[in-house]
Amino acid sequence: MTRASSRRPGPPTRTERGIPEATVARLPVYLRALTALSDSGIATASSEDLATAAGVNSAKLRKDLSYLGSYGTRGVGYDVEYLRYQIAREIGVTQDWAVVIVGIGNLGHALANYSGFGTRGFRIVALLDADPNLVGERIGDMEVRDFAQLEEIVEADRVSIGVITTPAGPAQEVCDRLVAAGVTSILNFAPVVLSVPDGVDIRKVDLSIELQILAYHEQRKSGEAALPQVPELPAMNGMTDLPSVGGGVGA
Amino acid sequence: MTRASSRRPGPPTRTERGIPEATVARLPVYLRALTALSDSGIATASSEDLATAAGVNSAKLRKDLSYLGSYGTRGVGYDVEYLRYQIAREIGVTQDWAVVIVGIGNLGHALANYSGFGTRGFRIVALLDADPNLVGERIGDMEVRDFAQLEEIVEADRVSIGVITTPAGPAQEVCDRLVAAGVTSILNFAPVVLSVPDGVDIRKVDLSIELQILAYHEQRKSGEAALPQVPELPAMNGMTDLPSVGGGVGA
DNA sequence: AGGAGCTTGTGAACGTGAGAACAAAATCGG
DNA sequence: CCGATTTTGTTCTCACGTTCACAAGCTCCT
Ligand SMILES: NC(=O)c1ccc[n+]([C@@H]2O[C@H](COP(=O)([O-])OP(=O)(O)OC[C@H]3O[C@@H](n4cnc5c(N)ncnc54)[C@H](O)[C@@H]3O)[C@@H](O)[C@H]2O)c1
Ligand SMILES: NC(=O)c1ccc[n+]([C@@H]2O[C@H](COP(=O)([O-])OP(=O)(O)OC[C@H]3O[C@@H](n4cnc5c(N)ncnc54)[C@H](O)[C@@H]3O)[C@@H](O)[C@H]2O)c1
Repeated sequence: MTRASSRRPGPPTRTERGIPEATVARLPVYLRALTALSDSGIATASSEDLATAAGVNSAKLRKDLSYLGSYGTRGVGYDVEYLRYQIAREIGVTQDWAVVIVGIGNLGHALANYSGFGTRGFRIVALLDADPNLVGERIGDMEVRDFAQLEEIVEADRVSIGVITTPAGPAQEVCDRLVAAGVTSILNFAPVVLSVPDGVDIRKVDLSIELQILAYHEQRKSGEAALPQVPELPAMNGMTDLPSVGGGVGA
Repeated sequence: MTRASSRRPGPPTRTERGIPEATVARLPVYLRALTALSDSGIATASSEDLATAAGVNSAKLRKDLSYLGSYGTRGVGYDVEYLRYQIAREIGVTQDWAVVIVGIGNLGHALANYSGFGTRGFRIVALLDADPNLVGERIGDMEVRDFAQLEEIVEADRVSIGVITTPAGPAQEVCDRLVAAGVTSILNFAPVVLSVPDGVDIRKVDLSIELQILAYHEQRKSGEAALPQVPELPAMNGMTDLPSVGGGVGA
């Protein structure tokens, strides 16, 4: 995340409305768990119940919730509806956020067809693509529009969140356009590191990275002593007498 | 991650081949950055160059790489090809891992059409779905097969990684089937917390959660003093005289 | 009313991760 | 061959995150 906060080194003054990032990342999980409990007709749940439903331990859950306030009742637990509303309010999804998706290929289509965003605080207001063959295509009740219209859409619909599902190549350029148009939060699916100015938040989703993390642990399981194929050096040349190009990466 | 390791509390004996989880999660990013540098024809890069390309600071990058070994040259930097190979080996993507995708709907189709997995250490060996109308459909050079064939496919192709792109409802059931069939790593896109036995790793990708995290920060930006609409209590009823259902959440 | 029984909220201990800073090693020019 | 320069690998410190453990507070029963 890109988020600088002026925190003086004094005592742990948590009162300044700063919720730890790790907690913020779990609040949506709690919200989902509460919604599920609510749908099951459960009116009250203990921290133990909630923790189980959210896949964390109860001490962590209680500490997380304590940052929001004191919304439980000792000896009883949490009122599901009430807590759900409080978390939704804290996250900021009591109203809908307008979202644009840029790059309506395989992944963009999938996202456009997904019905789950509406119920979770987001409203997709535009599907944008640079390919003239795609512009005009209908997906559900929306139509793919030209990326050139970005600026007017962002302004008209007060869009603050953009999703990038273009190939890696144009992603930075698309990102810059989004930021210039006024978008201040970006969810990036392209496998590149995007750079943005201060004040703009970026999150990435990279499936290859997720799979590679799994592969690492998988290797530890099956390997560890099973596979003797541990190639140490695939010809250690190139370390001596290098042209020493170096410093070729601009920033 | 589900990963228990017997770590005695003695001195920080890092020598036992334990790479910090935070580092493991960044290795794929370094790998990608190195591949990009390599494709640009750059043969050597300093930690500063690499760090910029990977979007981290150079101290962190050097510390991360130091867990793998001493693969750089002081005063020079890192040989791009050599380091790339070492990281790929550490992650375990010098050979391909067989992957099955379960649930070939919107998202499953997008993943099936994605060409990026093959170049990153993964080979999709089967697309599975329970819907008879989908079975037999061709996607690229693959054909959707019946989920009932899971066990034989896992065994025949030595599949250790499964991807779940079914709706939330059947996800736990699908997960159980995958585990029973011998899959020990799962990437889950369904918005539910899956429970798996020890020894099985789970990672999740949840777009709604990502967007909600962005929304939280977005609210802090625009709000902070701008929006005075801070509803405190939406009728605090339901906390007194509760039927006290409690404990309704199974493990 | 008072005590037993639960469950929350939180202080304190512990562990992990991030970043600054620097000594150690390598190259290069003279 | 030596000293200046560069950049790694590592140490140290601080910040952050997790978990334990328990007092405080609530309900219910007698
Ligand atoms: N499809 C997947 O399952 C998958 C998996 C992992 C990562 N990704 C990543 O997600 C991204 C999208 O993948 P995809 O499979 O949908 O790709 P795709 O090629 O199917 O779609 C990309 C779309 O972006 C559009 N586009 C290109 N340049 C543009 C620009 N400058 N402005 C606006 N639109 C532009 C193209 O017209 C195209 O419609 C890629 O970066 C890919 O690496 C995809
Ligand atoms: N599409 C998106 O952009 C998106 C975004 C966020 C999250 N998700 C999540 O990803 C998952 C898939 O989304 P989708 O839009 O592709 O859904 P979808 O309904 O289009 O596809 C789901 C597929 O799973 C299959 N399926 C159902 N039960 C099955 C079973 N027991 N065994 C095997 N296959 C089964 C269905 O036949 C269907 O083809 C959902 O959980 C959704 O919440 C999707």
